[in-house]
Amino acid sequence: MPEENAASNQAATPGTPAPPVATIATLGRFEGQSVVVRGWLYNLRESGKLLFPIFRDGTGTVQGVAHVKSVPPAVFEALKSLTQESSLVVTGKVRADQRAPGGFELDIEDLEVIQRIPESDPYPITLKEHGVDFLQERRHLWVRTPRQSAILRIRAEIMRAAAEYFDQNGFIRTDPPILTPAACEGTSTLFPVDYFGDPAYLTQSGQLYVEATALALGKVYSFGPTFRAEKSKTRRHLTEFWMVEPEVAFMDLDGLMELAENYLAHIVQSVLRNRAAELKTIGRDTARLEAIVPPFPRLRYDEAARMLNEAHSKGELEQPFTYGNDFGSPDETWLSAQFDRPVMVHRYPAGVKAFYMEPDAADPRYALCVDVLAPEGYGEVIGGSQRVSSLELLNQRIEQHHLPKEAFEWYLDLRRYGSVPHAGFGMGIERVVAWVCALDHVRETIPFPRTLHRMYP
RNA sequence: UCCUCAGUAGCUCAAUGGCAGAGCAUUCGGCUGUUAACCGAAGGGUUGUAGGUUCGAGUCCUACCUGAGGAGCCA
Repeated sequence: MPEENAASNQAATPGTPAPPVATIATLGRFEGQSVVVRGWLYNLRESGKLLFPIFRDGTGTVQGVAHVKSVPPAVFEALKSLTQESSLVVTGKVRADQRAPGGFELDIEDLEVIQRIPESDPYPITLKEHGVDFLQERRHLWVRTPRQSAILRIRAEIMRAAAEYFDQNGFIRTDPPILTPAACEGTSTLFPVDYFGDPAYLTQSGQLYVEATALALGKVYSFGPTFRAEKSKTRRHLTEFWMVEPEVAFMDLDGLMELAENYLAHIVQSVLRNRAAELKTIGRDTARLEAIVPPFPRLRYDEAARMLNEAHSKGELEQPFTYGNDFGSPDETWLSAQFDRPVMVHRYPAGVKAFYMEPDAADPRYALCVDVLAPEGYGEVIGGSQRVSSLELLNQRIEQHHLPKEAFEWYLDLRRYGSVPHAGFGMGIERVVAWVCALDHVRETIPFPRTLHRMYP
């Protein structure tokens, strides 16, 4: 992982060598030295003539110590009257201490208060418990808490590793348009936009476009925001979320499943390697993540359906499963809880799947598709398929699904001019973050979530 | 779209149809090693909105508003 700048020289005052600026995460390198920490007051405890301010700077927190006799009176008074989240620059000597959660404390020498928050309008988010609504209304401040910061750092690592895998394996990033003329799949509800007087929509998937660039460049992927105007109101749904979509020419379903398992494993292992401190901060059981190594279990739809029926007869599932249907949320949750790593369910009945999915030559009633269900009950994180490559069949499917043929002429061209077998999948970043962090809601996986009833802040 | 639950102090929550309460936060005081510190005190209320039942409503009834999480749909 990229190293953080351990220190940078401050603009030195003539005649007085200034201590180096240090980030809290790298304080250990400065043991015994005076450093400057720039940040905010996280909390302040006091015990008579002793002050214990805790500072945060975005990389971590550290407790400072100041005795009334160890610092100038003005510094002591300024420290004592600091309020939560006041911004400051503090100078102190780094000291290793067994009692400190991070291993080090800061013996305070000097303090410059940048902005002291007045008592008349105190920082609203205290260290105590708050409700979901209160915190969401103040998401712009909520992200300052150690837990939320750690989640966002893990999200960034997941996104970095997600791009890294493709970049290192010969994929070319080709991002599709976000403004689109029509539905990609014709199922989900789209957000309409006024495009100079004509109707346009925010993309719900870049898949059709990456199919085009895959036939141009071979192995491609896209990585960007996606929009769904469905009135979903669950812990797994956002109206705006990030999706990564690889598409590969000449790839079949087996190749796609192999790609998916190597891909997910790479991402999880990267987080374990590069964000161990953050996983500890949020209390994640890392043993569950260490188990995420290929191969992942593979299950035909028929086999999964049999397991669901058995689970229902044993009373483990409330609703019976009807063969031929797609899996419902409780079904997915139960299935994914049966394995210690993601399970790949493949070959669903063609009728319940999208129009562009290739039928299985061995039995055309099934589609060459795969859903990857994350363990611990997190459900679908990846959905993919081999794509229809025959012009005739694709035309037929577009008719059957009552899709506007004119809008798909360019997509049909991909089958007119040098059609080849190809396959790809889409992975929802937020669901992966929720799973890797063991969160109970995807709204904590993105800096500013957009949900059915929330557009603020 | 449907089902369920919730709305009381800045926050988290109590209050059998009978005086509006606690902890935290804020302010003041105390404490030389605190870990969401602790101890003492003070200030802080149009109980989501509108109507109804009742001697009396935070509590019961009706409608509405806001939010939550579950179904469906999906990643």
